[in-house]
Amino acid sequence: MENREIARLLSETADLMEIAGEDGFRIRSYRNAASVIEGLPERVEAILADPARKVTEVPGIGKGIATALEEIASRGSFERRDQMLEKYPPTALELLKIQGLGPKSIALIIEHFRVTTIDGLERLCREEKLRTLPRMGAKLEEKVLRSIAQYRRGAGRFLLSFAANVARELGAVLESAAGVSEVKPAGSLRRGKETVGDLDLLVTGPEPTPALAAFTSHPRVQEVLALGGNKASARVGLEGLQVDVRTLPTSSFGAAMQYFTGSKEHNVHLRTRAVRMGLTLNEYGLSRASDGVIVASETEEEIYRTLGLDWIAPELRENQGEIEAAEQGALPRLIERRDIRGDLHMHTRETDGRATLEEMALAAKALGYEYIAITDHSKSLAMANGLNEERVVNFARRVREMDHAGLGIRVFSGIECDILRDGAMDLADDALAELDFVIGSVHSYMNQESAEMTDRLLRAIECPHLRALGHPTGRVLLHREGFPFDFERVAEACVRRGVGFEVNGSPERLDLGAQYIRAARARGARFIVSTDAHHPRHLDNMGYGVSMARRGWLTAEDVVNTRPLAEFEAFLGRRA
DNA sequence: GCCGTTTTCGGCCCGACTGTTTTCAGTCG
Repeated sequence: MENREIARLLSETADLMEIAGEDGFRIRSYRNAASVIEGLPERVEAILADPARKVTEVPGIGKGIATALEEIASRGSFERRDQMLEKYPPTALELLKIQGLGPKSIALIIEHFRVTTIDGLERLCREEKLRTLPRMGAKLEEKVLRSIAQYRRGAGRFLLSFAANVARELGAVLESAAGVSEVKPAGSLRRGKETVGDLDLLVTGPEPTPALAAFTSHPRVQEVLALGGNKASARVGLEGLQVDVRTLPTSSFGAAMQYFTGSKEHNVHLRTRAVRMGLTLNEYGLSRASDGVIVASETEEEIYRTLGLDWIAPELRENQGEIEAAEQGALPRLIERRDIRGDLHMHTRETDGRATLEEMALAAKALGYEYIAITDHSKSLAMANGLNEERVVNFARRVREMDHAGLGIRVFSGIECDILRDGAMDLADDALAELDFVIGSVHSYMNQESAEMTDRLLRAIECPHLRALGHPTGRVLLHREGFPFDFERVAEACVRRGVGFEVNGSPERLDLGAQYIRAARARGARFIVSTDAHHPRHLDNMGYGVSMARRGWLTAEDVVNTRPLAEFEAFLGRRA
């Protein structure tokens, strides 16, 4: 079983335990273990199978969870989960997704009405029965009905790029309010997470409170969820993205940025550390437990420093080893947007892009790049008018001519060549040999079994012209899971053959994801970060790719397209 | 259930807002 699946079993069990009213600290242990396992660069089953290893060496996993993991490995479930499922059906988990209802209320509803489904809950609200329970009233019924509608719209999460745009728009509104000096996004947007559940905006200034009303009365606001003296929440736009705005004094802005950037797991770990040091940490600052005197609050750096840690980049704050690394001064020097010297994946009008070769090259030059590769599609993508062998030869010649015309940016001829169903490349070897840079991508038969897909990729990696695997898992965020394959074997083959993994910066892909990047890096893989642009303005998506690379702990050294032109050419010339 | 340079027992992160209350529990982040 994959780590993600194991993590899901643990975390669902924690949810059910919460409904059952079990000890909160025990529940937290299960949640923590789930999060640790999800972020583990190697498979839990591999650790369990190795007699020289102990799964309890993983921080957050003790004897109890180790027993559960062994049970999961042998039979796919574990005792406490089975007990919980005897008590509550799995549909009860869905009820936790309804905003306004927590575990206590859900337990009460199940106990009183034997209702365990969303449909049943909706009926209770419509028939005005929810209000017969203690501490529940008409307003809650209305709120639950709205939440159910929101849930059914499937509007749970949003693309990072979407949230970034809303943040820009509302940030400008807040910033123009009197008494406001600064507005900054925090939360998962600041961490660069590929999808975000809600948007957190922090506001500071001499008199920031009136900005909250300016926000909730903005025409884009559909529904005000809360409005107080320090915070306001609302659903924004037809999509219903929840936006939380917090106001804070300038003196505690650093503490607030730290606090609201999260992740929750990172903060819990940090606050536990603070308590051990006789300190307490909240959104207003780090203070001494003994007398409440604030010892750090203005900047994040001083808060981390006072806790004995190097400053941790937001992209790493997932409680996946970054705090330990910061303690030992062992955090990686993460890649930055300005390290990128070229974009290696883009399309033009030759296939399904919107601009010409020259337009793409000039747009890339305007971004300050030293070089690019134009990588249009290959022939099996007929819908995109993919290039056949004959057109490839002609295309390579045209790129060479253009390159010699003195554009002021080096342009390499490339291709995003389809990896066919059986792992063969879509173009003949001698055509691929004409090109400077070959990316291989899967665009078809993505429902193959894991073993079949693994063989397919392994065969493609043996192609002597292949330089990188494009969008390696094929995921489309919020739309399609990545296809299954044995990632470790593929990563090992890529390392052996000198084939890089793409970190695709297209906002709807962001593929590879952080966990795979870390797993591949641990095996010594190289990477390219590129945009897959189909229009000159898509070249701006590089920042999203870099965020994802940072979430995967990559340094500039790990990424081929940070190399100066001469070194990059050496990489192209190399044959594994 | 996990963890330990004060601890193998006894801790375990913190604050704002809402609704239904008649002083606060539940939810959320």
